[in-house]
Amino acid sequence: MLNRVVLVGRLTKDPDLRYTASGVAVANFTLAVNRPFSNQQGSRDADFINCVVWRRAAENLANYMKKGSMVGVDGRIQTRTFEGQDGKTVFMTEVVADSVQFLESKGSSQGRGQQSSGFQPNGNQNQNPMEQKPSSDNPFKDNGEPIDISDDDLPF
Amino acid sequence: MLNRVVLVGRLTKDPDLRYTASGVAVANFTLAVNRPFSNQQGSRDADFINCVVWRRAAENLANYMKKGSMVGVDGRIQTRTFEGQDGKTVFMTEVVADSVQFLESKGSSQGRGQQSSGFQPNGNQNQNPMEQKPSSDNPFKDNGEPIDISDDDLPF
Amino acid sequence: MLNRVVLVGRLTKDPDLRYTASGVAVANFTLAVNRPFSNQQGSRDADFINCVVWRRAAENLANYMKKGSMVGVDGRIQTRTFEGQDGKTVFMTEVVADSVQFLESKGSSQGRGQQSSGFQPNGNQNQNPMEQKPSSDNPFKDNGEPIDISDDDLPF
Amino acid sequence: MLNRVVLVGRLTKDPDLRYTASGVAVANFTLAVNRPFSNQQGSRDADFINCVVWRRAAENLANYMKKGSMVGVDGRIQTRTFEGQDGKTVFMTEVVADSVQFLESKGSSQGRGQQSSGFQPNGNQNQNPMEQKPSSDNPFKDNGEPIDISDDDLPF
DNA sequence: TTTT
DNA sequence: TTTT
Repeated sequence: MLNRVVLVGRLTKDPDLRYTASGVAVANFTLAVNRPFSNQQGSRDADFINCVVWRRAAENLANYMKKGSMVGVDGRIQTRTFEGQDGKTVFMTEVVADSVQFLESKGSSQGRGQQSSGFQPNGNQNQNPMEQKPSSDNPFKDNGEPIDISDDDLPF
Repeated sequence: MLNRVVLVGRLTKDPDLRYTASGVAVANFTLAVNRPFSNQQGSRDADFINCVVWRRAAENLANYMKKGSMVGVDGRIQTRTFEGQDGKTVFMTEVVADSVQFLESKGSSQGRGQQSSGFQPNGNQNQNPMEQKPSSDNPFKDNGEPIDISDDDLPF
Repeated sequence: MLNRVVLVGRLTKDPDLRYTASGVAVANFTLAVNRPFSNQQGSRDADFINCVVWRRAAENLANYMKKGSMVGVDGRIQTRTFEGQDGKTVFMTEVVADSVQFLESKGSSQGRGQQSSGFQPNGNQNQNPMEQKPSSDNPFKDNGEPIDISDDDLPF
Repeated sequence: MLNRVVLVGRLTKDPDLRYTASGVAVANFTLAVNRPFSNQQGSRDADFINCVVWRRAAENLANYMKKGSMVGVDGRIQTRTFEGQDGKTVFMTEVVADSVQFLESKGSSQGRGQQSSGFQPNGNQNQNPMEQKPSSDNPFKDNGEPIDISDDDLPF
């Protein structure tokens, strides 16, 4: 059964990077994706799509992208259900990104090159110069408080 | 900005066909899309994705597909926000189908052919034999009570 | 049956805009899409994908994008077969773009905004400021010699 | 940079399973994907898309699918160039499948269940009952003559 | 509120 | 015939 999503949009705020109890990085972010044409009233013209990305790609996203940055996402739709603070069941739909493409880093000259942040099937992970600098060098972007996410939620 | 979704899954129940005040058909349905691999516990293994489809494709879906039918969806993610019954703002994410592909009609022999139900850019709409029979011939599948949906929600 | 393609890449040369005998605009272009990871030898690292786009989107592409520009493409794969100059049958695979997204215009400041060029379902076509200037104002980008393309090839 | 393809179509012939010199399985197949609407003349109405799939997914495809079977493909477009038998450079475009979904097996009752054949990120590969039977049990479907494919062509 |  |  197929479940494939491709998005290009801009971050509505800085990515929210956290770590599971066992130390796995996970970043949540929302993408504003402008619709190709606007309403008659010109009122509603973007979709705000919640996304998650795991591990290295999460750290790369948090290190290099911020509010307003344009990214491409290749992933799938995931639905979850959890207890709301009022005790009610909340239904949640989000996109789990397999990879995130950096299309533009707000505030950086465009010439610095496009970066890819995603699933790396082979062990060789140093071919991307932006990945030389380990994410842990930047304590301010990694607001890395442990969170209550079970490792069972890991996509792989 | 790009927003593209492709799904293959099964209807969790019969499609819910309605009409806007101005007579435009709209069908809501949920797709159960099994994940390619199961959890360690074997517990959670499908995503339940809410979808909408408009006009003729909505009527075709309601006429030929039912609970358990397998369909393919080509569309985009749409987010909406509306007032819940408790007065709170509810965030809603759904897939707006540009076209729905009938991959298997539960209860029918598979040999009867695959049908496509979707956007028809040209006026010629009679090439599909299944569309010969107008949906209004079947009052039982069209549970066609008018609903409170603004025509502003029409994708086009 | 489903056939959906999404690409983000850079134009390998200026788009080639032409018109059919009946005056329909069509632009051919090739997208260089870098692969996410490189070969062991570092040798082959991009796919060069032939694309076509029709009508207004063709004119917009030719007017605003050039060699090196980054674009997103939403479309489908099309295969054709024609007579090569040696009389042999040539098999051709290309992507027919339903819409082309301008992600970066080489040589332009990025702040000038992202533009979409694609299928416009409603009649209102003037909402995009970049479309104010009709393409026919620019005789140099429109190398508009009529070509031998049957209108039967039109996607719609 | 993004490169994503989703197809649903039928095999034009049995999959062609081979092995590289180092023993990696690779299956080539062509998908006939019917277009959603037909030409005025009703002439050309399907695209014939060449696909490749590697490793276990290749073996599963060859073991369970044949000419006429309906499959879904999730993958990317790849372009290659090689020497034709006339010494000329041939440009080749094909879809590299990350996963192949079995939507219907021609000749089998539909009730036997949908099968997925694709990338398995975790080591646990025995959850799918159809994978119990190793492909090497069936010497007739595995026409497994070694072929002259460099392992460098492996996607990962 | 979930399908085979 | 290939882009940054």
